[in-house]
Amino acid sequence: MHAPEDTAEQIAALLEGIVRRQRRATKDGVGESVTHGQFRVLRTLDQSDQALRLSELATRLGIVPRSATSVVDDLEAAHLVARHPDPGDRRATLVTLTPAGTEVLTTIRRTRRDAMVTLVARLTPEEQSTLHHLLTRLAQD
Amino acid sequence: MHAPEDTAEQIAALLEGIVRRQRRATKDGVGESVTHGQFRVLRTLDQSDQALRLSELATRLGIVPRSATSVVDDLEAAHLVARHPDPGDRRATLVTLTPAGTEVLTTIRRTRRDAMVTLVARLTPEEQSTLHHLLTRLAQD
DNA sequence: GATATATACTGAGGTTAACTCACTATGAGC
DNA sequence: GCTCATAGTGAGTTAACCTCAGTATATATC
Repeated sequence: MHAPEDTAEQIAALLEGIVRRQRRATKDGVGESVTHGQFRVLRTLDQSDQALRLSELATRLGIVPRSATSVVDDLEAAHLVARHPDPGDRRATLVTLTPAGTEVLTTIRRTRRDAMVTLVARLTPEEQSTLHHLLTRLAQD
Repeated sequence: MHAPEDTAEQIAALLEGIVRRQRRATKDGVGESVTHGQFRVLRTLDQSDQALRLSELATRLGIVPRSATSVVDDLEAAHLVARHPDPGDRRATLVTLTPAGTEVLTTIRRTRRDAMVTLVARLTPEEQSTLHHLLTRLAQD
């Protein structure tokens, strides 16, 4: 029988371990194309229906604006995203996916998804659904 | 109704988000004492009943031996771990926790555990147990 | 018992993904 | 029109990894 603190601590360690391993696995699969941080930007832009300000992008990624600037710099250099002036506020910069960016995102997403599907296949569909539900509650705000 | 790939992808994103947030939260709580990487070394040494070789430590942490060398360097400089020659193999170095290291580990562990307990408290004890079980299976091997 | 090969660690140097601090340009309130 | 806040960025730093090459020691082979 475990004390509840032990369960919590073990859950923390398990979460970390799984994320670490999955990150490693998908890195090998994806190769050199884009980094994890860049992928996160592409995914966030894709999930948004409009162009995002750099600051808004930073907020959604949970990083400070200065950090977003650098990631967007690299993606822009690779022509995967584009910067546009915000017509309503000349201080702001809007970031959008380019067609090439969308394409790259799709490819990487497939690889990552495949890796995760393989891992999650250890669980039955019902268990997957349960896990999804529990994690959703932990991830809430 | 979701396709199984969607569930897997969402689980991946949820896992990442939770780990990211928890890491951030505990960082604020623990302050400057030791880094996350150093904590992982202390915890791993504590979980082992014997002194560990640097290479074995690296394996358990899922990092290459060279990386373990650096973390141990810093911990040794802070007198939280000690290096000893392996009596049976003069190539190898055994690493052990010092009393100070054990003490620091206990403190940090408490902070991290508290943060995780708070988060996990959103689930009922049965759900926690279920989550623990499912994650254990995903983390295997 | 010498030689080849493998293992254990570390020096040197690089990458990713963050951070802070300080600065410029622009907008908004009074 | 001045003050203050907001948007983005240059400069520099940190943590946590990595690879590649080198030295010391062990093990296997002939």
